[in-house]
Amino acid sequence: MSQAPATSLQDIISHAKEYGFVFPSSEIYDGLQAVYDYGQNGVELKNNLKAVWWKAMTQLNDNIVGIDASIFMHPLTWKASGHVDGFNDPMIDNKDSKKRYRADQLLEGKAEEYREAGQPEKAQELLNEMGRLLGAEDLAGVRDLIIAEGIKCQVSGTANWTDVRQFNLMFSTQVGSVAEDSSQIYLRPETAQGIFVNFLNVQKSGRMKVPFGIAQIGKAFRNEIVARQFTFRMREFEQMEMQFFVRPGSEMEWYNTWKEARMKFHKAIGLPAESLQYHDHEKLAHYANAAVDIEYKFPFGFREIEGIHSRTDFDLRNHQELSKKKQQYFDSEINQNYIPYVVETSVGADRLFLATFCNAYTRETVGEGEGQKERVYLKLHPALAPVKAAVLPLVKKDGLAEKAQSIAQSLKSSFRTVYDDNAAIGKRYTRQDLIGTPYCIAVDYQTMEDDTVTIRHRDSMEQERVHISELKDKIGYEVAMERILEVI
RNA sequence: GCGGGUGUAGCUCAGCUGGUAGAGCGAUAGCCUUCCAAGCUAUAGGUCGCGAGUUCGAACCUCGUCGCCCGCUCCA
Repeated sequence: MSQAPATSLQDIISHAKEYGFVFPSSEIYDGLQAVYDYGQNGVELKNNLKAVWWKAMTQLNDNIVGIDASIFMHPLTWKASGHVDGFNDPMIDNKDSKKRYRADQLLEGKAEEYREAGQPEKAQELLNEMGRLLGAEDLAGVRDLIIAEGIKCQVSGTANWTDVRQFNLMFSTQVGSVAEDSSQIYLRPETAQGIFVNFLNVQKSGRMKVPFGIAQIGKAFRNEIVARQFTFRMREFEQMEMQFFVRPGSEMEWYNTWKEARMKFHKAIGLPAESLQYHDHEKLAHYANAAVDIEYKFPFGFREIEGIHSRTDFDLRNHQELSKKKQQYFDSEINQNYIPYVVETSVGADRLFLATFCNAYTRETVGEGEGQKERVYLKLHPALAPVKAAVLPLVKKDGLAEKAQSIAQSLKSSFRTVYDDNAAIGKRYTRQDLIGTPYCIAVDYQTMEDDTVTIRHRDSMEQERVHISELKDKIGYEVAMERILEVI
């Protein structure tokens, strides 16, 4: 057995499409950029990943509960979170160098020059004018101002600028069926805010005591400037987030605890240690005082699959300010009221799916000499595989098919089982390998005599003979979610 | 958004200096078969990404457009 050439992202994309895991969205209309659909096998794998995450959070931890908040939220939510102001950037391109700049940063740079040149009044005047134009959303005015100030591109040295365009990372839509009565709202760019606005509801109705966590799985939407690398960066994506509310001052302790715990999770679902790494953030987001990514080694390099952030009390404090509703918790242990600090774990469901899929994709050269050939299979953890077992009659005749069908029927209520009698058995084994089915049950002539079958293991291709009555327990044990949860 | 590359069957690709489409694999049905994509027979599947233009004639040339890939820009 030797290792075949390195897997490219193209191999992954082709395999995902061919075997029903991921399809380009609206493909018959040439697709829609950065949007993908999960197919019949992909949805099973993704659901399994979501289920194991959900259980790892809400079942393994007494102090973590889940919610499912809406995608639509009150517009002030995004004011409080900083998304409205912080991610509404005016961009401008230089036509000669093709470099893109943030228009506000160009003007701020110019103001800085004035200040250094001993003209602070002029600097302030410029900043005021910029603020006025941006506030009025007068983008043409911003461009005029840049040209009037003689600002040039550092690369090309020219002032050959495009129009100023607004890049809002949030998608907006209208609520209200009648246009004149409608108001603009956003599709949430992160699920976290649904948790923050429900902090007190959950705390009070669940009699939760700090420290405690709220978990949520849900879709989020971002109008990314560029979207690439398959399902790694999509405009519509799914997050699995848990916000952990802690006593101020204890956040770093919890931050480190979750940093460890989350890495353990990724290893438990089968991602190898050598393909995972931490990446500490140098530049912290506006709300965080510590941040680390867990990165997975994709075919295109180490990239973030999960972020762990110490968010301080930024979000709750801002919600308290805008909503005028106290977001405080009374800690009876220390007899104090405070706004809890938050440690966030946020993993992309689609990224975890892609990491799992890339990791499972295995190409091996098997056999010797003339019999040598390439074998492709998905080495998925049995608990994650879309199909747990396939029941295959060796041949279709002599009652083997009927026998196999009744075995498949008897297993269906325990785990996802398929029956296949099409073509030669070798081909059927391969078909199951390609979608990662861990166990194939073959019904042969001996089965007709003594009710035993063979279980063929996907990774080793080895077979063992067991009695039909043992199948449910034996395979059921291996494919149970518990096999992952117990090692987290 | 810019630059470069690219688009032919489900997948991988061929298709000459323009003459109205092919292969392998896969799929489906049947035959055959006592265990790893076996064999045989048959079948289905493509307005060559889309739209214009040039031409007697365009998968091929020109322009536009859309998607994808690589790089840059952005990324809470």
